Amino acid sequence: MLWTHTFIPTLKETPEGAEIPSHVLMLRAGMISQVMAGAYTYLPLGLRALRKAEHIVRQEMDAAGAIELLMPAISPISLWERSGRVEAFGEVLIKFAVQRPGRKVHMALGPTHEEVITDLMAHRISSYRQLPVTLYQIQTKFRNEERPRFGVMRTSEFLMKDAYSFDATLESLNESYEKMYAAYCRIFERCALEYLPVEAESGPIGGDASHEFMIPAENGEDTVLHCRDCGYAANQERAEIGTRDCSRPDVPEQPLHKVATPGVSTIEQVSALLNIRPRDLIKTLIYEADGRPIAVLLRGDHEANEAKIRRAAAVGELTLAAPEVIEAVTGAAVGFAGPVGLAGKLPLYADHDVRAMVSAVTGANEADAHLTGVCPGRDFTADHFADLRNAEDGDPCPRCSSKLTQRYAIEGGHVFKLGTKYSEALGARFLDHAEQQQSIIMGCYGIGINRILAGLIETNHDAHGIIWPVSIAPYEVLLVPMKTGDEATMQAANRLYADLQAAGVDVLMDDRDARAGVKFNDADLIGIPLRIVIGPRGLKDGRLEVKWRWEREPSMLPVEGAAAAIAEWMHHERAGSARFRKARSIAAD
RNA sequence: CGGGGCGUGGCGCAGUCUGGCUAGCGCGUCUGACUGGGGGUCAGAAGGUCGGAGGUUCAAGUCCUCUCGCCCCGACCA
Repeated sequence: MLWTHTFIPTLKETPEGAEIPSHVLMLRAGMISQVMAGAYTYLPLGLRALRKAEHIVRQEMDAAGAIELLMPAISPISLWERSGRVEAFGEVLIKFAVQRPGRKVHMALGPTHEEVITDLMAHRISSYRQLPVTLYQIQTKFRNEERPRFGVMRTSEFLMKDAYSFDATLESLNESYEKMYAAYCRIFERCALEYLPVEAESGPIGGDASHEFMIPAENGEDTVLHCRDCGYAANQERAEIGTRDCSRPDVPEQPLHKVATPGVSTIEQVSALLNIRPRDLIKTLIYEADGRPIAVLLRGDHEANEAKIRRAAAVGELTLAAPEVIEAVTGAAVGFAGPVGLAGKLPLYADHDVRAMVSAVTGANEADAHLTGVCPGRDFTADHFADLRNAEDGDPCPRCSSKLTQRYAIEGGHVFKLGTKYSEALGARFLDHAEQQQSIIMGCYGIGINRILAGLIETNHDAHGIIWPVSIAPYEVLLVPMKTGDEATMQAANRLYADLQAAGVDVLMDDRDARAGVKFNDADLIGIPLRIVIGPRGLKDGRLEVKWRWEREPSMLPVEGAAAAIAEWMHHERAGSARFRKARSIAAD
């Protein structure tokens, strides 16, 4: 492709509103253009990168035995009512009605396709002989994100590969799941992405039933906990905490004392007023667990983990109690609850770390007052001790004796053993060996194609621009003739351009009549992995200049045989990104 | 949904607090000349409903009211 024939509107300055590197660089490199909050046009360069990612995903899905199909973005709202997800999704589900002669048809834009595909299988699968099967599509999804942000990372319309497995038995589901898991590893590797599969909340099947494929990145929206020694990795919602030292420090207990704290209710306010650390407080949260109030006690600097609380209390539904309920239970407004005197009124669930606290500060269960010198065991007794909080950096690993490291990450993919949730709701059953009706056991597997690009740029760029690996780069080679007016230069450039194309290399030639600085700066910005400069200077000696985007200095190559040599490099780099990986790992040190 | 910020030629910004003449600057664009290996120089030119509506005033980019959009933080996220 010739630069002057395509459309690459690069930007010299950072557009207002773009903050993180991937967003800034995709805009500046002329890959995307914003249409509205959460919706972007993919310009030619961006589309090419997107297609490359899509191609890798498709190849690996096919290789793993998944079968491609394509479902519509629109579907009848009735399907979503049957699965109960109209309520579950709420405003995130984009719903609308269209007028047909004499009636209105209600529909939704698919945020995912469990309902559509399960309905399909309900009609077309009837026997165990038709199972297992895994189907996938690469399709645009719609979610009315409450807060779209970070460029293409969180948008209301995005490209997703979603796959669904259908099995007759749990063992078979596990096999389908393993195949997808392995395919995901290959996909992220081929995209040259650093990735971390982490355990995620597993829903109805429990156990090892859900993994997220995380791309560690400073600007990631998710938090993961990772043990570098044993490899344990989980998202923050899921991460367990190893055995903690809960012994009480050998300090004298203070007497219980009530202090006036008018209008001071948050952890920050109380610790500032009393000149103590947040960790010296006991945070008392009142939840409604299946409709009954319970109290959850945490150290002041810790965060509640509702999944853990739900498990510890063995309940299904868990929500923070409404202010009226809190007042009725504790006798004080929100922000002044405390465990002292609460025992017997409702169950007290305490996090393990509370056990080690001496002379803590808590709410006094009366307006505008807190208690100091509160000692667990002496002043109140918890009914249960459990792991109830989010894991944090430095917490003990649950699998070995090491410590967990906290990292931010972008969720690039998710694999999930669904079980029979949708097949039961939508009547997708089959007849087994024993002529018994069974619900099909399902799994679902998603990859955000746009996030592959955002994740790559987020983790591979420098002050000048993007650094693409060959496998995803919009073009593999950028050919830069230094002087478009010089006949010898253009002859050599055109010939190399044709030879590279003939050798199957994706080549872009910057044939603009522009100054060297302009071309070089744009080259760095759009990040094509290999830059080839042809100019009168090198041509005198029959040589041209080659430079990988991640290298500082160029090297010279004879014009004779250059096309073949470059094609060979590309062939290797496409497959394994060996040069890219090596350069990036050196840069990381 | 709560908190904060921003809307001024294609892009990035100044001007708004303290109302006042033809609304500036940089980049980009166009024409011509010189130039030609990291955003070059000179000469000339085009291009703006100051997000929108209403109001105050002799006078509004600037003050008031409403409204639309965008960004960030938080809450939320099958």
